[in-house]
Amino acid sequence: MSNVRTRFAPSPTGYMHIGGMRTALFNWLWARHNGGQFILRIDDTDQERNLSEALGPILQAFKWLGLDWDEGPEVGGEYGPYFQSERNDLYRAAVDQLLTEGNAYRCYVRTDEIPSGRDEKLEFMRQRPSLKLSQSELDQYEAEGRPSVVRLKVPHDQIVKIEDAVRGHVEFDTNLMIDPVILRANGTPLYNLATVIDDAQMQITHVIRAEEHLSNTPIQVLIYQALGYDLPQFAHIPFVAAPGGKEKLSKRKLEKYRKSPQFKKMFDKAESVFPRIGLENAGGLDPVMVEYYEKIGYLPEAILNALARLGWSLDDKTENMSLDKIIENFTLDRIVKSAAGLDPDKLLSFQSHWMNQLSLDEKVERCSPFLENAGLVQDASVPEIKQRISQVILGMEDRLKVASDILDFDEFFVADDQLEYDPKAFKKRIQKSAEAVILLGKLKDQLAKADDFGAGALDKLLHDFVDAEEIGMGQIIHALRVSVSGKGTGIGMFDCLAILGRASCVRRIERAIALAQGT
RNA sequence: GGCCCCAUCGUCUAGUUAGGCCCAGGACAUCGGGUUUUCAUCCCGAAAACAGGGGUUCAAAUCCCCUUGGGGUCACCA
Repeated sequence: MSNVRTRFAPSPTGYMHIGGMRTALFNWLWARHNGGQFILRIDDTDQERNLSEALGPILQAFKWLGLDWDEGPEVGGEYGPYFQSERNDLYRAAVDQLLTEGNAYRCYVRTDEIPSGRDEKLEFMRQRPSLKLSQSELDQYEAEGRPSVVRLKVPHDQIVKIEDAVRGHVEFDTNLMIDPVILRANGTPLYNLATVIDDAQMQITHVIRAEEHLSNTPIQVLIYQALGYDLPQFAHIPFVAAPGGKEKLSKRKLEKYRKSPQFKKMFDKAESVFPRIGLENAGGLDPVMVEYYEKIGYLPEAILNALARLGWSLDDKTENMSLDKIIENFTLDRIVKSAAGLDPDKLLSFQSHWMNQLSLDEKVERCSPFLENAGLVQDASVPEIKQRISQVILGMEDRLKVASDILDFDEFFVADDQLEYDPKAFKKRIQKSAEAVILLGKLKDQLAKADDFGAGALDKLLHDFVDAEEIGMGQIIHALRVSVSGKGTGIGMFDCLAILGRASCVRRIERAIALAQGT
């Protein structure tokens, strides 16, 4: 394949859609696989909003995931400009060409003149009333400044055939098509025109986009042909569906997703994490946005891996793949045809895999900002604090999946007298058992005078204690865990004690006993 | 509704282009057992699918037709 050029053309909406990201990724992968170029072009034809504000998060998503672009905003390129709003001359020139060559015409029909029924509308528009206007009528319209749009003259009795890289052969009957508007009355181009001009002028070889674009592809093909351009290779990939369904993942259905069992845990996570790191209202973030995953502590490797596996596979068994491995193996013919639902569980499992590939220092680096933003540590770079974070992460082992999971282990970062006890665990393990309180008291005394407070020594101390008291480990360890950590579950008991240190353990046990006795 | 697309375990998928190697393989989730005298892991195991009906063929998940189901799209949006 010689010099492959692909592109992704987002419109600046203020956020990057996770499904759009997958489409962008496929384009990027195909370009990289072939040593070609990936172009970012901004479809900003309706310039309502503040562009930099609306574009920022989109570029940020690409940067976060490490998907670089060879041409586009910030980097320029020889086929620019890369903002559609700056390319009007190109569109006008193309429209003029279509007009003079008779492949398009000015249409003066007002929208209120078009019949409403589908068949009636098609029949009416196929007559092309504006082409039947006499010269004097035309002159009159011009004179009175009657608004007009430019429509593409769709040839009748023709079958438009498309050879799609993932769909195969698809055809459309032009007799069912209404001449599409390509230039608005205000002189700005419509998507179908702009995208063709841009793709052709930018020498795009492969148009890889979501399948919802399949139905306006025939219009584009007709424009390509009318303008004498070569057709690019089309590849209509399935869209990303909402978890547990086949419906296109959409920002408009957020409320529905909130109630979906598959989706719920992602919203729950947002609710538990975002407020703690100072993002009010979850920072306006939701799982449809790429930014959600960044802010909650997912790894780019995991998102990329999950997105790549959504609608594409290497073979019958490979699941975990680095970006390099994906680039090496990515081909269009292995793209799946049907829509695939985003699976939060599977995503989390990819995340877990990639988190485990990180060194301890890297994990510390990922988790520290969460502790700082939650106010649990002042400055994570202070050696003693960094040391403690490292120890906790080490103790967390596979419990650390998403970087923000560190917040679930805040017992290692709060002052002893600030430790909150989970009421349920406290009641079950300590309050309800008079024996537990007595045992805790005895154990505390032993801990207070232990020579060695390392995990290994504590392990032995506990076992000796249990033997001496002639009880089972289960009779003390749960009470101990709750009293020092406030929780019923957590990292390994001995690591937990060792990390907290003798003074904290003793104080916390004393406090728990006092609380249990109601003093 | 018209047009178009899609259809393998609950989910993501392999297998479909070149029919037999598939009474269908992997992963996630689920369930059971073992390890861990705590928690999480880990290990082992189980359950779980070719939407239905017709063809073609010695042979069909794979090819053809029909039905059903799901989805997308029908703008002077992109």
